[in-house]
Amino acid sequence: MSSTADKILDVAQSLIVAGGYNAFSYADISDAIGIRKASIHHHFPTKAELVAVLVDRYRQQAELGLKALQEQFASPADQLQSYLNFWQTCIRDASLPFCVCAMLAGEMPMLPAEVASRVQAYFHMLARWLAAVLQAGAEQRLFRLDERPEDEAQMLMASVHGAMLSARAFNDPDLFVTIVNAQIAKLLVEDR
Amino acid sequence: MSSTADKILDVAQSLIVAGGYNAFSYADISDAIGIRKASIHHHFPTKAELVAVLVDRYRQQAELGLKALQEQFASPADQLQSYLNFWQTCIRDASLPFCVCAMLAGEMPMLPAEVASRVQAYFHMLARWLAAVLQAGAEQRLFRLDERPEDEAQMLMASVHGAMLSARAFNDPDLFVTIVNAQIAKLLVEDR
DNA sequence: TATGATCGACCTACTAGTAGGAAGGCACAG
DNA sequence: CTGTGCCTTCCTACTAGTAGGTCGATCATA
Repeated sequence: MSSTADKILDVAQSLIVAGGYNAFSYADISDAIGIRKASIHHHFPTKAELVAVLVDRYRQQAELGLKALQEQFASPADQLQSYLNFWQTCIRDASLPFCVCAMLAGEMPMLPAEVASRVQAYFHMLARWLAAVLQAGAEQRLFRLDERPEDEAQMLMASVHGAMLSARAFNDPDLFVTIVNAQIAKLLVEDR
Repeated sequence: MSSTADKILDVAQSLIVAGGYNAFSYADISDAIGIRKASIHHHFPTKAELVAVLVDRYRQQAELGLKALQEQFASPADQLQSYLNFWQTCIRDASLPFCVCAMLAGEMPMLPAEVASRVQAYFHMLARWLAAVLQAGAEQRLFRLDERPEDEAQMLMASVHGAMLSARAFNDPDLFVTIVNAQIAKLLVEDR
């Protein structure tokens, strides 16, 4: 039993994931959930505001999910792997075949300011989380880091987002798995 | 002295790089080069056709540039580094701050078929080139590959495109350099 | 005199956003 | 218990502007 506002955000999110900020309209949402355009404007006066709220929600959900991962798994290696498993599952079953913020990051130069700043906030949050996990893993001798944890985190994040792009370009969900698994293999100490 | 058609493609390319397929219109091009909308339709009847030609041109230019790199530098390590230097320069001076096809790859599900297939062709071409360079480098003991050359090529390509995304998200061109340099460092044998 | 390039004028469909009102729920005064 | 007023939600109907695209005329040049 989700509210109308939530339904609007859900549909908008799947449309953004499919084609970005400029690839959806209020009419699209209207058609998808059987509500008039004007009603959407009642909940979200402008498109920029709608997407800003959407990205905020997305970041909060991600933050909660990542924190839950840290509590569920003791080992940083398992925490990292289950983060990647999440995306592998999403991409394979096409439920959320792309990161909303990765999508929007490409459009940064043309995004409304209130959206762009929130996309940046997501990237900061994810980079922080990855760096913390990598650092903890390095201290436990689970990972061998060639660079500072923050830089290794940036590399990993770039790999994940780049792999999403490649999976789309080649229309091959398994390619995402291949790329990110090979990437973490380079971090694990038992290798080499 | 470039033809009108070339000027149209140049402007369209910079607009796509800024915001993707849906973020530019014939009117934008019209304003930018001082020609009427109808005249653009004379050269490129439809938007899909315009972008298809644009991506073809982009791939051909890239193919030529990469081949030139292989002739200019004997060492695969230098070939690879100068490919990355190209993007580092582009991103730092903001001349071509994003790969056209990486941009379009994100929009694949909503792209006209004739555009999508050409984006895929670019990805295939680049993956082939990178795999060849990596394999040659491995045979000369310049690189140590943990995976098959094709898979290492995919990882590298994902890193490059993901790093572009991150540089945009953080509004920090240097981040691109940090990520891709750290990534090739993992390939070079003198490390570790 | 044919050809390619450009143009103004136009078209239909769609864009984000607005105005104003109808229906329902809820609180409170009588 | 009823009436009144308010608030939220959703609606129809509308706006100005933009989207991609068409048509026929004009103009230069070969």
